[in-house]
Amino acid sequence: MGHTCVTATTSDEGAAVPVTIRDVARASGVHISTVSRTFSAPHLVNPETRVRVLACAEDLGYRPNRAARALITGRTHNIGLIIADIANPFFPPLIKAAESQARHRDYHVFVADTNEDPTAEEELVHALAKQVDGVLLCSPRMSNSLIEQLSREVPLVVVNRQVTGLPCVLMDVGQGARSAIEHLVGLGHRSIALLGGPRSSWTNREMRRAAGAAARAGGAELTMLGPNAPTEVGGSAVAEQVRRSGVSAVLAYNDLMAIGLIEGLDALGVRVPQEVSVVGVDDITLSRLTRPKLTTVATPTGAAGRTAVDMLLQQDIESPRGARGSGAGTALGVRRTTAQVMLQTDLVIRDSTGPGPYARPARPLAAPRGPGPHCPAGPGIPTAATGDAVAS
Amino acid sequence: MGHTCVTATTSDEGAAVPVTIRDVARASGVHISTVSRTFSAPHLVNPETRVRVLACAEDLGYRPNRAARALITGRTHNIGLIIADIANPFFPPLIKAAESQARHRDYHVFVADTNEDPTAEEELVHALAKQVDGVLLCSPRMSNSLIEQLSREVPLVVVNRQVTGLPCVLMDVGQGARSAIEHLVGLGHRSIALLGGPRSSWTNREMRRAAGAAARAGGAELTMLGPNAPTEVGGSAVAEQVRRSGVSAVLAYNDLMAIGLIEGLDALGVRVPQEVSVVGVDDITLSRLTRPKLTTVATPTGAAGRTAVDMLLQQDIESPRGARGSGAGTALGVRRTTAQVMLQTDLVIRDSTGPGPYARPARPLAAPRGPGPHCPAGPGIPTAATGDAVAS
DNA sequence: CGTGGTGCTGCAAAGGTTTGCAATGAAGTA
DNA sequence: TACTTCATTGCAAACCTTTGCAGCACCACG
Repeated sequence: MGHTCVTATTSDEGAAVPVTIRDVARASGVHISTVSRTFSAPHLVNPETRVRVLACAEDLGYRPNRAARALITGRTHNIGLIIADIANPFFPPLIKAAESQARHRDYHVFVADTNEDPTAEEELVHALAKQVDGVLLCSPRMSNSLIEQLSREVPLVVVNRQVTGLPCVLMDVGQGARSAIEHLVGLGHRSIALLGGPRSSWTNREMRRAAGAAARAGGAELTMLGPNAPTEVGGSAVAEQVRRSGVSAVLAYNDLMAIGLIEGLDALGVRVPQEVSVVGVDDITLSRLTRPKLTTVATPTGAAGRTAVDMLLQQDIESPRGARGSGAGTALGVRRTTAQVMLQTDLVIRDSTGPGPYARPARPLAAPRGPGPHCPAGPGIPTAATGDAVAS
Repeated sequence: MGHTCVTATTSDEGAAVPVTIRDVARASGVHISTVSRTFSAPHLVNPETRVRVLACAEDLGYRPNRAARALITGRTHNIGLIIADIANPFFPPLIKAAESQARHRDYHVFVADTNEDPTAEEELVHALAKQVDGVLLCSPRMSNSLIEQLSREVPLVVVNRQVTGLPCVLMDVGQGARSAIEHLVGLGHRSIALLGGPRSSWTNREMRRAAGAAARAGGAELTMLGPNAPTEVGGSAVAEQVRRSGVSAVLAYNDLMAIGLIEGLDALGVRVPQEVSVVGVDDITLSRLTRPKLTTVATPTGAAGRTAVDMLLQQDIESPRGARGSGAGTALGVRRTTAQVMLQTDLVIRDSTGPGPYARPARPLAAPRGPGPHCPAGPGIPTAATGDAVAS
């Protein structure tokens, strides 16, 4: 069975007779338009009338029907947030930041998970299209052309993917991967593996590109492993492969995989960082709690969420879709300013990386840092897109 | 700075002239009602006409406006899912299960996070009320009376909380806590701590009650610690306190806290399970990957999500709120069957629990242990009161 | 007294869709 | 032929709200 039914009763207390603006109007003896104005333009109604209407509304438990309102104003005050996989701890900070930012602007955020499935993604955009004022597409798995096509249906902002002609929020994982490789090379590693993530991930491509270049520049050999599922399981699954490959260091697609890999290596009796160094990407909270603490490329997820919301709302405000007053100007095409913002990443060095086979012996263990130390990623909200400036 | 602006262009490609049912009607030379029926009741329209209409619709890129449809049918085919904290890995499986179940019933799920904030919870229910057909309230932090009140505004199903008169999906954490305590007592532990979670959590109260009873029955002493934040940080924060309390075993509110505690103890040089045994609750995927693997009470989160959706849809189907045809029968109150379902939990024994100070010596298990290193006899700490004696 | 302004309110259209009912025509039945 | 039945389609109301416009009363100013 698996479950026990505790109780099952049937009551017939009235199930919320929906109270409309008309009921309030009747109760307070005014026209419905006055009630409407009481809520959406209070300064236009006599204070005396206003309090009476408000009292009646309160009394009847009236709540404006947002769907009906949206039908005529063309704005729902909702934002859709489409995520590849909520189970990935990379996303919650982004979600929370987006929600908080949206709340300040009097917007609500609805999150939907696609299970890394491009088809679900597309369907979700369609479903959301008319119920939100815009959609944030995070780490999408569908094709760029499809994204462009969908963007004609509802305003879109893309996160973690570069789509020409669309506003994008990117994290500089290229720079991050480069720093990570340089860090490893500096520690004396010459044979490094890159644990790839999902094939359709833009981040994945960027990392391969940048890591490859950095390895060449540093005289190290880079082995590409993957694609893999971007999860702990995906990481621990390749532990054996990593051991056989004989590399002395690994850069993983994300922290989850890095942690999984460390666990997997441990199970095989391979010690981290003594025998193999591991670097992750994302700096999820967990990476500070595992043992050894994870060296990782910190991505500014919160800032990404905030920026994306800002960009969406900015783009949204100047083009009130579906409004009626479109006398003449609107029809001939709305100016849409599409900015692409790149957020910086930072290498955070902890305990999962150590000296490699080619380490210079004199190395003092404590603080061997190559490039600039990890400045605490300033949550500075980028003043995205200075408008129409052509020269950048 | 924190970011770099890559590009900023302005294009003026028309931003989605919204194509309506009227456009399709005009294009295909039929009345709008025929177009409507083509989508919502295809069997009522001539196959020949149908294909023509569909062709035109496809051609124009027409998509029915769900908001407008909802306005008249009274059903949005959306479900709201309100979660205390998306960052807690306990929830993703529940969310995914709910989504999958909803999809089968042709529904979409919108998730919203409340940051463990009761006020945000209430506001969210209001915001969702008219845009969804029902709301799943997971691990709510607001009061029962408020929940009851809100349930008059929109159909509600509550998860992880018992509210009389409302459909609830519960997990038998009482049974789980009992099993955990019995397991520990069986291993020879006589001094056990319970790491509490959030105060307003129903689960928390249930665990205290059941664990207290089980400890008394087993002749063990139970120390209540908390309330605490239900996170890794919350767990590691009390490590020192746990060590000082001298208990030989701990039952944590959830896996996150258990893992945090283990890390915290490790930092203090206290080994798990050799010196202290730790049990968690939830069986999140991570609990299989940390070292030592976590002994935990597995909760059926997926089943909970599915069940909740089923209950909501079932209750929903028989009461089409806001429909117009309410000639006579509907007005006088809809029968609402409110079932409360209790899902079973299971103790999963892994590596974070081991023999305690009072273990029978014949135990062939692992390393032979001397008597408990920590205050074997003198229990300086009295068992905390078991809270409200009033049977709930 | 006339004129203009102001503050408040009502009127009615509009937004995109669904749906009960009526109209049409064709086919079947007596 | 007249009547019924059926399939298909059109008509128009309804859902709940917003908003441009017009109306009204009142006041101040000239």
